[in-house]
Amino acid sequence: MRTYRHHIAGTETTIHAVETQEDGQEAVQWLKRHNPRSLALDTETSGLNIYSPDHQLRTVQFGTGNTAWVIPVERGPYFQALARGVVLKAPELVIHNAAYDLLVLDRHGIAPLEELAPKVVDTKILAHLCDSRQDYEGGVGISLKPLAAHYVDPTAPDTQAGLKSAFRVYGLTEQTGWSGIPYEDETYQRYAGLDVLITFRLLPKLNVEIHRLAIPDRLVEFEHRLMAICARMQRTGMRLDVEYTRGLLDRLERDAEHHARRAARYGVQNVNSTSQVASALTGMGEMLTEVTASGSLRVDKAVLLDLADLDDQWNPRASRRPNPLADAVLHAKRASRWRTSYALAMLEGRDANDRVHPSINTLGARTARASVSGPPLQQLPSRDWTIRRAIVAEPGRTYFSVDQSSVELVVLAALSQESRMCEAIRQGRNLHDFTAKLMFGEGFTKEQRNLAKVAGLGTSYQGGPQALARQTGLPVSVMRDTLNRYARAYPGIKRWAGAMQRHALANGCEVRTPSGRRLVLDRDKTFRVVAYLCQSTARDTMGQALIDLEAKGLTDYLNLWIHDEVLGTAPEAEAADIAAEVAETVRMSLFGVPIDAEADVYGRTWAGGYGLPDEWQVPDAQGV
DNA sequence: ACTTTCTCGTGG
DNA sequence: CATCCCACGAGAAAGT
Repeated sequence: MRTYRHHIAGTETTIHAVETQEDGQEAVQWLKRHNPRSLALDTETSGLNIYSPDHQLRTVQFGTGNTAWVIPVERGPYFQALARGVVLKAPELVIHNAAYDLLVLDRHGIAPLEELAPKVVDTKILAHLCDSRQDYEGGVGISLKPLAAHYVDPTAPDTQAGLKSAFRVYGLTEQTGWSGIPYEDETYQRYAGLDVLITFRLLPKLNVEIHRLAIPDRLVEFEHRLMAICARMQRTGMRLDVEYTRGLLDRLERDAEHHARRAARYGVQNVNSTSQVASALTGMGEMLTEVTASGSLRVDKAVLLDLADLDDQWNPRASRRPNPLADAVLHAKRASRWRTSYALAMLEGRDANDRVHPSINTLGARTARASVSGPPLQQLPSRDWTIRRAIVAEPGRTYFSVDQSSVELVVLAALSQESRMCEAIRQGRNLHDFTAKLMFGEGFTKEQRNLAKVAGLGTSYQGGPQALARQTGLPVSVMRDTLNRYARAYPGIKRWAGAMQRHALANGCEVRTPSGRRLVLDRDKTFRVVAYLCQSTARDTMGQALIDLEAKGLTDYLNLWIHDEVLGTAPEAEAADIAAEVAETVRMSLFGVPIDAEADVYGRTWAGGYGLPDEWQVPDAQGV
């Protein structure tokens, strides 16, 4: 056994790296002797994609604030059984970012997620509830390193960074190091143990902070349940139609090459080079007026669509002579991006059974909105069915979706208690129609209805005429008029927004959401209070729905959480009923304002909800 | 050669 | 006085 000493916050700690079965017995004896009520837990693995076919669990570490034990689970059944005994018997497990380690232990047969989740305290959740800002946003941060530096010991080493330099000694990179570094390496063993010691010591500090800030216990409980529910969704994953996705990859590649050749005729060798595109366009006589934050000429989609004479749906506008280079760059970039970010990412991320397991970070954003990565399935193109067609249901099953209706606007109404808006929603009126009538009178046009919609979302984000004009492609004067009309239609919103901003300033730039969540504002951006409160509260309503769905046994049908939407699969015969039941559970009332939800049954593929043509339907033989 | 920053595009 | 919010991730360019 290798034993290391390490000073943390002025006290000496011990890290034991178990190497033999006799060492393992010492760990067991230590547990019997100390019988700790609570154990911190961590794992080291071969990589972050838990479900990739070659993923391996290397070590399981546990311990208290003074003693850590590193178990080399990769060394066989004895050590696996040892780890299993420890995690199953511990009354409480303290883990930083528990969803990851719980799924690792579950995937590698150490202990089921369902068994461990109820006794987990996740320090990442506690940290987010204390201060949801990242370190680079002016907060403490959410990952272990900045939290350790702030709460435990400013001199605590960055274990991730330290390991990366250890990798180099073996000629390994950041990609290969996690699987390739030998267990015997001192840095590896030390750092594995150190994270346990730090996590254990972090817990009481965060608990003091939770109490000091009066974060409600029920919110802590709520987030832990949500974490476990989403970890189950990650474990379930979603099935990939590999044959279709390979074909898609080829089509996108050909498409990208074709348009890249078009661009090359105008001297652009690399369509992704903004400077090349900008200088070629300038050389063609185009006047580029917009600049980026650092002063270079902006050649983003909005600029290029304008030059290519296309509207934001890529339809011809007939307002000028289309620039062929702008058109080629738009098409080439889109095809190559869709190829790598979506088609390739899904193919490379799949498991041995052709399923992808996107990771759901339940507290991904500063507002507590969830984020999804690996692959980023929250962000698949939605105006076009081609990417979503890659995701298919198991044979005999069908995709369904339930989404909240205009939830951010409904939340805006509920929080501001804007009387006309609340009343319209209570009466079940179509909110955009109702708003358009208030803004433009009885005979409003389709365009004016769209303006009402844009103004609503713009207002909840606190957007100005410039920003909305850029987003819609309409003149600034039109957007100014639109926002004025919206403000007159709903005077209660501006009143509430002003009050919230003053309230935040008087309270050290922080506000609380109805769930008791603390949101900290940047001093020079207090106007964001409206967006934060709406976004965060909307998120919490869906979070509550997920917990209610869990109580009804319905989360087993769910695959993904996409902000105001949940996506699931169910046997064909029951899908409509299950989707309706999910929708009924998602419906709720917020301060007397109803949040409605709508259920949709998509069919054999996710693309069923996005205009999938018949000829691309999943054949019946698929996967049988 | 490696890391960080910038720019861009996708979603809600 | 007026302000577009929150993410993930690819690829180029700048920095070390």
